[in-house]
Amino acid sequence: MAVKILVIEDEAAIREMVDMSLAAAGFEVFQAESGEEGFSLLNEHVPDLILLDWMLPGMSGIDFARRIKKDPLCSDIPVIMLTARGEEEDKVRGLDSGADDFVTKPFSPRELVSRIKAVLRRASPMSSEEVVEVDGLKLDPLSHRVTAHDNKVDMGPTEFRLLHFFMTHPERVFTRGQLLDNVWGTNVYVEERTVDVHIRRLRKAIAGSGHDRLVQTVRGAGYRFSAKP
Amino acid sequence: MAVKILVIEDEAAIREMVDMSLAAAGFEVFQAESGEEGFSLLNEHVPDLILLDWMLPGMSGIDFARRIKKDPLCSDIPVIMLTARGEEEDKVRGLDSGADDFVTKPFSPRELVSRIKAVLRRASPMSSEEVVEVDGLKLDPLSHRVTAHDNKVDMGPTEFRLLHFFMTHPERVFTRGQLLDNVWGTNVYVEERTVDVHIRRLRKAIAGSGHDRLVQTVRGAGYRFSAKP
DNA sequence: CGTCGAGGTGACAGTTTCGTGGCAACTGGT
DNA sequence: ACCAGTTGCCACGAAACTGTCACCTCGACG
Repeated sequence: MAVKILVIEDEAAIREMVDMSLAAAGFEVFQAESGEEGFSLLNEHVPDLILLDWMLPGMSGIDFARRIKKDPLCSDIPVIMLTARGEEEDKVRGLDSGADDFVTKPFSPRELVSRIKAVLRRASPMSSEEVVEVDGLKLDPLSHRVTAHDNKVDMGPTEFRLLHFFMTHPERVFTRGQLLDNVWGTNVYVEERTVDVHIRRLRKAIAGSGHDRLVQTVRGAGYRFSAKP
Repeated sequence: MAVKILVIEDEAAIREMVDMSLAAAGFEVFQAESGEEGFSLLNEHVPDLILLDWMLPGMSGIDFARRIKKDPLCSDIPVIMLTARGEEEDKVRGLDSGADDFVTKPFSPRELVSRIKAVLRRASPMSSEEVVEVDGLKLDPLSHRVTAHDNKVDMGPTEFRLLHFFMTHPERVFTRGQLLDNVWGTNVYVEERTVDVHIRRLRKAIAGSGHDRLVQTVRGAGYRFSAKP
């Protein structure tokens, strides 16, 4: 799942340089020369981040950022502004417009990539933080730990997410497809039988303390997490 | 390391004014417009103090404070409530909100800063000055020393800050990004893998006295400091 | 009892993640 | 200028994790 970045910059030289750097860093880049072109691209691909030049012909970067933030579909997309000079006033005005960070030209490819990563990791927080407990089996998302009557239980990341999903949705049958959507994520193609394998691994992980039987097979339908037999 | 303050306030004008004042006083400020945003910020930056508006869209300031105080990991963070002058003030003070202080709007920046410093002095032996000890490993922020069963432990400044952050927030997983934000600083752009290197150096430093195993790897998530295996 | 489909199980190879040593750049003191 | 300590980054290898497959077991049903 490649991270998509929309670059809006009118100078071809800079645009190419940025394109190269980001592509080399593993990002998927979409280029636009103007705000208008940026908007039409926005309709085709929703990017994970927008790199926006401060000075643009026609619609300025500020205008573009303001319009972005108004659109509920795009308002969560972080914006990094490219400015020519580190003018303090410009920065303040930019901040009001909703930009998440500023990079002043000239900049090194390394710095640009680094700051993009920094903005991206701030934009995506982690999931819920409530401790879940069923029948002595405790799962703590904050410490990312599972204990069975205070004994540590080891499992892989996928098993952890699977168990977390089960424990927050107990007593309910899920098909393999639903589990794939909720635990693996949409837009990923994985064989449904793979769910069986991870169910097996999860069962083995929590088996030690009589906590098997918690993950139940519903023949012909899917799986269920329940304390009742 | 700079004192971090989380400001939760929906009015942009007040938020900016507070931001300016606190930044001028040497604090590191994080802004949030709503309780929800505040919580997600809380996940990334653990602040030393929270400045909380009483009237918030959605989750009210009271709700937010209560939820904070319920979380054992955040319950030690002092909270200052911002209230409008008038009829609300008395009600708020009467409620069991868990706030450490109240500041009524309108207020002067000078007053706000001095109240913040007062609360920090009063409530912060936990946060930055007190000696922390876990399992015979003692860290003294004032004398900048770490001892393991009275034997001095040597490490670099970055390892010291990393260990201090870990010891004041044990039993919780932090992603590399969160560690970068909280130990290195928000406006620093460093590769996430660099965290691994300093984790290694920290482990090597405290390894001598059986105090490895304290810094634990959580595969796919980040690192955790815990006395439990 | 035999058949058949659904689910369980163990193994395996590709991929991802993490640990580790080394190195160049930088800093502050002499 | 030199030296010692620190820092960030890279490259390599080890270890863990993942998705699939082939094969086995189980249960329902005629």
